[in-house]
This record gives sequence, C-alpha cells and structure tokens, in this order.
Amino acid sequence: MLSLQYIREHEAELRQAMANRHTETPLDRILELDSLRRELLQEREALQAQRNQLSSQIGKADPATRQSLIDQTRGMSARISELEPQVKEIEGELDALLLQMPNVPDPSVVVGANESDNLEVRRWGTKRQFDFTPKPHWELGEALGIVDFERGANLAGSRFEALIGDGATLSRALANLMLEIHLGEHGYTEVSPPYLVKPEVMVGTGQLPKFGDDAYQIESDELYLIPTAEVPVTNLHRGEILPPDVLPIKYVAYSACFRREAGAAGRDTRGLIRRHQFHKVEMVKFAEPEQALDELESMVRDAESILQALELPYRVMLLCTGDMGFTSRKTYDLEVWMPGLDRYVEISSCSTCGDFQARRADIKFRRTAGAHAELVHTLNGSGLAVGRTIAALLENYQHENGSVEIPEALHGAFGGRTELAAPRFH
RNA sequence: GGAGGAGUCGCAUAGUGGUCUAGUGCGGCCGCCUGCUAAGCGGUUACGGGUUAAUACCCCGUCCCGGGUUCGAAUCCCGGCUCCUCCGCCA
Repeated sequence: MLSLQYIREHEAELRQAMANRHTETPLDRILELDSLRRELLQEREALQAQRNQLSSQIGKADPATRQSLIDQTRGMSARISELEPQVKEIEGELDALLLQMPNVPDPSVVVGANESDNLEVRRWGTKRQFDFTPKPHWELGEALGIVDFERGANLAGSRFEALIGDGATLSRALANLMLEIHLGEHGYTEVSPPYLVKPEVMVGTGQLPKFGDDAYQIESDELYLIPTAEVPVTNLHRGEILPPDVLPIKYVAYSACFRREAGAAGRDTRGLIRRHQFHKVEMVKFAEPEQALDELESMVRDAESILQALELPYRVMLLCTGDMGFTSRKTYDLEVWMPGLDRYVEISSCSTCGDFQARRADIKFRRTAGAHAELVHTLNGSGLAVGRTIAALLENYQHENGSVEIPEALHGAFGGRTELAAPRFH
C-alpha cells in the first residue's frame, strides 16, 4: 500500500506510474476523500481538545459550575459523535481504495505494455542439440510412471498430480539441494511456516483483497491456503520493529503452494507448469531501503545458482512496468529452457516490494538504538519452483528412448544412480 | 471440544471511573563524573493521525482488538483474538 502522504504530494508522478503499469486506479476518489477526511478531522479534533480541557476540570469543580461544565461538554460530545461515523465511513472507503492501488515501479524498470516489452538481461548455458525431436515432460513423466496425472485428477480433480517412485524422490531431492545451497552457500535461515493463514496475513503481502479469487479459502475457519511461502514468511515479523544491526534478514522456506488458477482456464493445461498445488523453495529478505536493489540482484544470483548447479540453460528477464506484479517495485524472472516445449518457461520470479508490503503488514526497523522506526523493504523470490524444475530436468536430460538422466548434483540423492527408473508397478 | 486464568511503555510490574500528562525498576540512548573493570549522577525513552518547511512546537487517538455505558474509561459492560493451566481427543 502507498502512503496517503506520498499520494497527496506526488500526484503527477503517480499518475504517470499508473499509466506505465496500464492500470486503472481510483486515484481521483482517493484524493477527494483525503481532503474531506482532513476537513472533518480538524473539526472533530478541535472539539475533542476543548472537551478534554473542560472535562478535566469537572472532577475538582464545585457543584454549581460542575453542572454547567457537564452541559457544555455534553453538547460537544453530541457533535463529536455526529462526526465520528462520517470520519469512519470515509476512512473505511479510503482504506479499501488504498488497498487497490498497486506499487510504484522503480525508476530503473523499463516502461512497457506487456510481456513482449520485457528486457533480456543475460543468458546462461547452452541449449542442448537434439538429433531427435525432444518430448514434452508430461509424456516422459507419464511413460516412466513417475508423474501420474490421471490418478492425481481422480483424487483432487484437474491440475493435481501424484508423483510416484523416482518422481517423488526427485521432488524431495531437488527441494533439499536448493535448501542446502541457500543455507550453506548463501547464508539464508530456514523457515517452515504454516500453510494456512488468516485473512489479514494475506492482506499484508497483497493477495487480498484484490486477488481473493486466486486463493483457496477454508470458510469454516476463515483461513486461506498459502499461494506461496512469501505470504507467511514475509508476515513472520508483522507488527514488529526490528532492532538495529539485524538487516538484511534472509529466510528460505520450502512449502507447498496452493492456487486456484482462476482465469487461467485453457492455459498450460498439460504438464507440470500450472498446477493447483506445487512445491516451491522461496527466498524472503527484509532489508534497509538503500540495500534493497542490491539485495534483489544477489537474490537473483542465488536463484540462478540452482539452475547452474543443475546445468539447466536459462535467461534472466527484467519485467517491464506493464508486466510486473501488483506489489512489486522491480522484478526479474528466471526463464528456464524447455526443449520439449520449445520455449522458455518462468521458473523463478524475484521482486523487491519496497515498503509496499511493510506498510500493509506494519514491519519496521531502527537504524540505531533510539532512532525513529522506519518501514523495512521486503523482497521475495523463488529459488526455485520445484514442479517446474522437474519438468525442465525431464525435458533437458531426456534420451531418444524416453529414459532420463539424473543431473550430477543429484546423484547422491539417488544412491549413485545416473538414470531415473520406473516404479515396479504403474 | 470443555473448564478456569491472564493480556498495561523493549522487559518486569503498579494502577479498579477524574489528581494517569500511565508511576516504579531493569534495559536502551544522550551527557557528566571516576585515569582501568560489576559503579555513581542527571536527562531522555513508543506508535498512528492532524498541523507544519520540519523527523521542532502544539493538538487528537492508542494500556491485545472491536463495540458499548459515561460529561469523562487502562479501570465498568458485551463480542473477538492470543497465551497459560487442567480435562478430552490425537500424528
């Protein structure tokens, strides 16, 4: 969420930013309500000040003046309680509208309308040359019997799969490899968070109120299934003021993620690319404002190191203003090469949200003991999406006969085996 | 799920309708003093909003959250949340 003061003082700049995002926003109404609110506040607070003044005299007043004081304050209270619901209503509408305003892009972000204007920053690895037509991962996974789409759908409906045998092992081994690299080499602290969270937690990171349809909700308990570990981990410090010298804080969390994929009908209907449930290793950072952009760069490198460890070719994209997420100030996507699909597929998205989420979730820090509390900057990025990594491995490591090599970094997890095996029965 | 108890300034506590402008101790910060080290002295100590050039002054609000009673609520009433103890259930 943006601060009202910022909105008030940077109207022109903000209009440009929203135009760059290609988003309609309730900016006019917000400005209107803001000045109305301040008008009412001034009247109300003046009355409250008077009332407090007189009220404090009542206790020690003699009976005669006492009654006249009570009569005077009674009139003030009456007017105050007229103004109160008006202020409350305006603030209610204002808050609701503020929650609809997306973040302002960082000046370093390229202006563009959509995906096609994203900027390729760099590439890594060489695409393998195949002397046969590489198959898509779902064919490979199904043929091996390690990814079972049909039985998954029987259990939970479309877009749910069951991993069997080496498929399940691969998923676990990948998560473990990712965690070990981020913990051992990049200095993150591991978190295992709740998968169900309260609505206000979803508001904190920006999933609610605007994108409620995308999340699974447990109505009987007013809880939401997390669409990413970003939600519980960023909210881990909600309502806190972090002491000096602890930033940057770097967390990594492995979790299941749940998304309804409302509005995604017909897109990526086959395979492991777009699922209702998937696993992801997520990085979350809390940083001082001046550190945030540098921390974003290093987070992207941290995500890249996983693809490098697995020897998967990829490219790094800087998202343009029109393609960035609601909460983001600046976003890099990592896109892995999928030879079976013959295209690059997003496998990680790393963003700095500036103080946008911190304001919603009320997360602050002090630079030094006794200094004023300031909002932290929050960052998050996948490191990586496990399901999509499985898909990328299957496609990149396949042989013509449908067998699939295990990347060297994972040999240990498979007892030294170098090729994925079919389960005994499938 | 049932019964009971508790939530006050970073921490520990005091406060049970007006003198609370929330006291005290510890911690933190600033300064002084003592030529070292556990010391001593003085000051200071939150957040949001309004106003403002101001992160200065002033004003409003905040004693878990939300309602209510009252001229006036940390204090009384109602609802919720969280934690603790015991019982039940359970991986």
